[in-house]
Amino acid sequence: MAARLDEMDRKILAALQEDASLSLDEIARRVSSSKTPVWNRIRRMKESGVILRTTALLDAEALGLEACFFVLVRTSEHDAGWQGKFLQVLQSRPEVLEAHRLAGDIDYILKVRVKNARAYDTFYQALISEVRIYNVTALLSMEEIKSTTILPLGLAVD
Amino acid sequence: MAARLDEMDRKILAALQEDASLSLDEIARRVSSSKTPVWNRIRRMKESGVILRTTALLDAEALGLEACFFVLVRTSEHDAGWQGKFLQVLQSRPEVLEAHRLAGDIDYILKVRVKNARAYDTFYQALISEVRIYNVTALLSMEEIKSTTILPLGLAVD
DNA sequence: GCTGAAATGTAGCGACC
DNA sequence: GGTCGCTACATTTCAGC
Repeated sequence: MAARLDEMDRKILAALQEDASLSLDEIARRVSSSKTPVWNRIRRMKESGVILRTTALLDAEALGLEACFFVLVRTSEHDAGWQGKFLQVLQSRPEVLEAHRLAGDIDYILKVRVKNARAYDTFYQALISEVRIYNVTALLSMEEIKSTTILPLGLAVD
Repeated sequence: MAARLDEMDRKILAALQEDASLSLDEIARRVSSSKTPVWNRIRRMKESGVILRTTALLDAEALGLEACFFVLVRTSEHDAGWQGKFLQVLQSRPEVLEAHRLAGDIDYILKVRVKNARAYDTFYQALISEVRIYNVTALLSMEEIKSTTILPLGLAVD
């Protein structure tokens, strides 16, 4: 699964994580190479799925999405049908930004971005009406003290 | 704080969240406008901080970062000095992708991306040696069932 | 605020080493 | 694997509406 990347690939990825709008010439300059090799490496990494997509990151507060909750979910049902339904509900709800299935006594964690606490309650009511859940704990974020999509490439070396 | 955005601004943001490499012409076509107004709106939204930056999203698994933990932190110390030191440690550690200060009996939640469980333990040992922590619970992700940076603009409407 | 167009920059690809 | 250069397209600016 893990792609074979050399030092130059990692430098290119680091640059693109920082600013995906950099020109090929500028990236080439930073990694001490030239346009064509950089272009070929980027194309290869897109094709192999290392680079998923390029996106604009927005300020949630500026958009009026001022509440962020981490939701700890316990369920008593673990069959495939329930899981499929749960997954479908999560996918269909744009306020669910992340969902992970966990090891241990908590089954799932969700990250949910909404306008305010009232909007979270609306989401919560919809969730528990659509799928059977044993126990839910919501953790309300007071302050996002760090938030990055930049993966630590330096720690990924084999 | 919340910026005033009209329907066209939101459509432009939706397009850029989906694919920040779209050309102005293509975005203009999608929002039924033309190049210059779209360009002016994007510039304005960058300047006002609604658009933070554009980035390449990478596949953590493909990079060999195969373990993801959510870390629930309780502390007994709540003075400014401790908080500053804790913040500084989080900022300096690239494996910490997110950190939130919470309401309730859990004080902080962290999202940590590392190569494997062993690498998490190294991080954990470093963390508790650098800053005094009362209680830590690590939730290990078995499966990322949803992950998006796309904010729900439709839910942000006033 | 929009349109259309000019000028400058960049991406994408081919020929070649 | 790399350099160089060409062409088509994109960005950015600006005059006129």
